[in-house]
Amino acid sequence: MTALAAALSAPSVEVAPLLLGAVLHGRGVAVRLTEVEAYLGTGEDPGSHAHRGPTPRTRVMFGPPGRLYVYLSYGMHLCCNVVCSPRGTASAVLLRAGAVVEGLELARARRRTSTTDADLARGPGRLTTALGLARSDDGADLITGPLRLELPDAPSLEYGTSPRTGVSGPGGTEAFPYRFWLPGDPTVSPYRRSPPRRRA
DNA sequence: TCCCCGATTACCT
DNA sequence: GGTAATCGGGGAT
Repeated sequence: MTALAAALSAPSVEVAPLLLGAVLHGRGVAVRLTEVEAYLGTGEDPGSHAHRGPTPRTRVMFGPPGRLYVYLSYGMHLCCNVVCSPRGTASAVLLRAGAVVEGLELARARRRTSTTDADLARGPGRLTTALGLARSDDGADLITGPLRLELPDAPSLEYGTSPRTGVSGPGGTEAFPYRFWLPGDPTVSPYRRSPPRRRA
């Protein structure tokens, strides 16, 4: 097993801070991760897609670590996660934001609406778009490539934590402080409390 | 089958 | 700062 595969075999809450500063190589664009969120498995995390057990959509989360879990959000955006923990246990790290470190021109072309380079991969949907990922990349193996993940030489010593963005209900509270980010980085997406649940 | 609503973004004021 | 856009998952019927 590679060092990367071993590192990703831990639960996502342990892996998430290690991914800060890691570089994800997508299609012609690479992003240095600055903000991530951890999600746990069945029965332990009400904010997780895997909370109620495996479904066709979430099957990758229950597979081996080091795979990419890609899903459609709000009918219009793709979000991507790095699957953690051994096969049979669902946990994953949602990649929320990063800085483009390779393929700047290609990232700009993919993200025409961005006004600054810091906005190119600021937000999970934007990050996925900048990298050129597609739904067909769901399940892609980040250890054998061509999409691949590079951990930093040394883990970040300082990072912020907070409740997760955009998670409504109990999963979005202080009980789950599973959002991790690099302090002061301009590419960290704006913190947005989960929207109040609409009443009937 | 039906139907609500989400791990969001972009554009408007 | 407010909100329209947009569609598939999965619990409910």
